[in-house]
Amino acid sequence: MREFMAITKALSDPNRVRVLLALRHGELCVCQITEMFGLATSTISKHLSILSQAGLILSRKDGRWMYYKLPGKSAPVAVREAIDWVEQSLADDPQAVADAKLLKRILKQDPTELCKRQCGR
Amino acid sequence: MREFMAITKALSDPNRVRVLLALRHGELCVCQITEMFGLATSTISKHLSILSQAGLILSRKDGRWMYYKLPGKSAPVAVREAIDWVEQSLADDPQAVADAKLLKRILKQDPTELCKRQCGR
DNA sequence: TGTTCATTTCGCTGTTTGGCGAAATGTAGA
DNA sequence: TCTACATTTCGCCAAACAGCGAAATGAACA
Repeated sequence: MREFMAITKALSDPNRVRVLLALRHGELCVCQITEMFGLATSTISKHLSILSQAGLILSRKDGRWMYYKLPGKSAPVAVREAIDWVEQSLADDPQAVADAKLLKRILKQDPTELCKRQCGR
Repeated sequence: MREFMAITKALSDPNRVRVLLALRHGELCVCQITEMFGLATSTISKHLSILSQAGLILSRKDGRWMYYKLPGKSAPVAVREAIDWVEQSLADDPQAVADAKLLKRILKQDPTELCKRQCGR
């Protein structure tokens, strides 16, 4: 029950759901996710931490960058089914579609540049 | 997205999840659910309202009593899959098992008696 | 070693939420 | 109509939470 509630609580915030949907398109760096939302880096970091603790995303450190991605088949059943449910329910959601478009533009940019711009904020 | 978030927010409270699991065993009256949790009737009513607005449960009025149940096949896909996910994830959960036991005892009692006892609180 | 820089942690603030009891609603029966 | 009573709505309080900026962490590089 405890694990399960961690998942439902993680899914109860729209921004966290949007992060999950964004990660469908592959691994992302924190600065890329931050760019997507226009929120403070610290806020994004907290969201990622909550998703991570629920097991809904996996993290990987590479130098100074932190990358996040969806867990594959390795994830527990409850997690895998939760992600499937989210993806199926929101595949054609306007917000998700808009986010995908925005993400495409962000992926064309150099992550280093993104980080620098964010520091200015 | 709006609908979907209503579902995830409804699922983000453990007591509401327990209500869903309890309703697996069939339609229940408000006083029966209240008895299960030992919370104030007004609190239970609010929880039921949230579940209902998310489409996760259906209500039926019969005289002064209000009955709640899980939606059947009639429910939207997102709702049906959410309920399936909850049930599959928590079928063997200790809390759910304990609740089922408790519910069995409650169902043996006359609902009218339950209501009367609750008024005294 | 010291600096730079991506990310996380901390402390704070305004908002949301779960809980309660009291009042309101609406139905059944006297 | 008047009363009884199951449920909902309202107003309140304490705890939880999303957001921010500042400070801390820790990896790369001068």
